[in-house]
Amino acid sequence: MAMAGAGDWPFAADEAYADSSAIFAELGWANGLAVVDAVGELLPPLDPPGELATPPPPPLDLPETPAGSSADGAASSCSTDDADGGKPAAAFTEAASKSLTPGKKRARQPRFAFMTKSEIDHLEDGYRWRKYGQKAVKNSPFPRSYYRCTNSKCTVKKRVERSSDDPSVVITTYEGQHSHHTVTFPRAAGFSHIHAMAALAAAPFSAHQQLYSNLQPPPPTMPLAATTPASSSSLLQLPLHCNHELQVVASCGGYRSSSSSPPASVLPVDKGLLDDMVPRAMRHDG
DNA sequence: CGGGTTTGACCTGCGC
DNA sequence: GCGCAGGTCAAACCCG
Repeated sequence: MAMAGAGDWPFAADEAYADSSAIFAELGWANGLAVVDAVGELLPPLDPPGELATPPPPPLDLPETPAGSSADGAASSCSTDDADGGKPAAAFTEAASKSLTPGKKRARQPRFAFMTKSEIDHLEDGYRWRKYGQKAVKNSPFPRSYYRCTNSKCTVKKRVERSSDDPSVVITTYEGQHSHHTVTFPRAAGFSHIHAMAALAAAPFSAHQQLYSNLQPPPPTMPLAATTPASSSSLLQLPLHCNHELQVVASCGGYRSSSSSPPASVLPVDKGLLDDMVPRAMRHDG
């Protein structure tokens, strides 16, 4: 299918998007991605740990993002077109270009998806979102919710749905890059990683890639106390889909926001990124 | 009253 | 050409 140049990634991004749960199940759960419960315990066995450490290097020759996201000058990096010239991607790809004035195709934004074991669907991530739609998803008893960043200048969107395979897993997909800083800063450690993911979602690909290469098993303990009913927001593992090229699997091991320092394997990743997205105060890294 | 959510309608592309 | 499915719009509604 399209993904010719996507390295060894076993699936096409568009496919993944069309039925993320299935893909996650097939690719994620079964293919080496870590899932950690609320205490940082590795749930399902992974493939050789090396998998995470040496993911297929996404070929990154990302053409600049055309218009579309004027606000995110941050140069989103995904290719915006089915360069493959092959079939026009499924739901996910084309969907992004829908609802547009005829003749115009919306520039697709980088996408960043991750799974979180949580009881609540909409996890706090430091940004404010406004729900603009909800749709039933085929082959899934759970609806998919659509959110948009409330910042008028920000075009970031977010999709939230539960995995049909594992209802306790929430699949969150960010699209685009925030053109502003967070408006709220979650205080609970449990949100740290979510926030970090949100930040990652807004990061240039290089950051993703770096994170990717820094992946390591999550820390032994992961106090994910949440300030909301989300009693068990746990860690994620994430196949990452950015259109049909950018794919990153990131395991952002939640780390203690107090006392102990975050795992070196996680933080260094985004010194710069987090520096930009997350206030030092909440990073406890210095 | 302003901001956010809900929900049905509508649009668009794809597969048959 | 038709039906299906995903994504978005927008009016109505809710809540602080």
